[in-house]
Amino acid sequence: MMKKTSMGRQKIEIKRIDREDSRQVTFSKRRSGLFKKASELCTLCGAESALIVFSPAGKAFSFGHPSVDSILDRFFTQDIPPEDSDGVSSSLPEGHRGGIIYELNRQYTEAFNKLEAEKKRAQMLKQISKPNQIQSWWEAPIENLSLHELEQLKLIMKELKHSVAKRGNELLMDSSSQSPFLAFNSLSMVDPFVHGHKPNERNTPTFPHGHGYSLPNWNSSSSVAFGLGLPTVPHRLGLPSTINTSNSVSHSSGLIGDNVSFIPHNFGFGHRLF
DNA sequence: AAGCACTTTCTTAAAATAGTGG
DNA sequence: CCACTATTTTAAGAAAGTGCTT
Repeated sequence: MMKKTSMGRQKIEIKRIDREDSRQVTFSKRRSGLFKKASELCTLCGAESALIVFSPAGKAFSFGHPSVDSILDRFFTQDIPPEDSDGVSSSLPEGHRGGIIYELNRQYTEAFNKLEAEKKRAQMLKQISKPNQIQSWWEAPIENLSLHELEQLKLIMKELKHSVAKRGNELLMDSSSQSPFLAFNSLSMVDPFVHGHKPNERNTPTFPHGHGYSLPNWNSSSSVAFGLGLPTVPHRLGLPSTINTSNSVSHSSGLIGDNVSFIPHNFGFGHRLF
């Protein structure tokens, strides 16, 4: 096998990397290095730390020891002194101001999620109200059919007529014992031909995969920086109330090489306003 | 299938860190 | 605390791989 040749590690200027692919690779490597260092700091000094990093593409990664949640809680939920008239005290220490910012973020997230849900709903309604693209079979033009095909169609229609009449009678007999009005209603409402409903069509709604808190097979040597993948509870930062597949968050807590746990959740909306 | 975002592997030199002495 | 050295770790560059989305 050919040996790879490399110039080895070269000194680079600390500025934004021009090449996009190099930038991506550097991000991946440096992020893992950063998380590793944070983990070492925790181990060596007994410190608690949390790191949240957004990739150039907007994907979020986090590290926290003992957990991102506990660190954020500790940082944000300190005693908040009375606010100034404008709502935000300029003399607030960082942690307290962070608490207000956190609350604003939460409200923003909530509003954003509502907006997204409404957008999805609107799209769905539009889809439903769209006139049927596919013509009902009996409305299809018969001009192009051959004599043989026309004879077959006639036969099918005869049989269909017979079955419809038979089923109609059955339903009428059934329901007339309860209520004659109900019988009429059910017959006209459940007509499958009216809506072009296929009998084998699934009625259950389908969702785009990847939302929610699914825990895919998490391979320790793949995707996220460090090994030992033990799933944990997803942290609050990304909790969406709506489906969103455009963003994802990878979350790790614990110590690298020690008791690391990851959550490669695909739930979206890890953004923060500030 | 193609494209994209991201990860991993390999080689190697730069950089960080630990240890020691003044 | 600083300087020096030895050792270890990190990360650039190149290329290939993985997994997800469109």
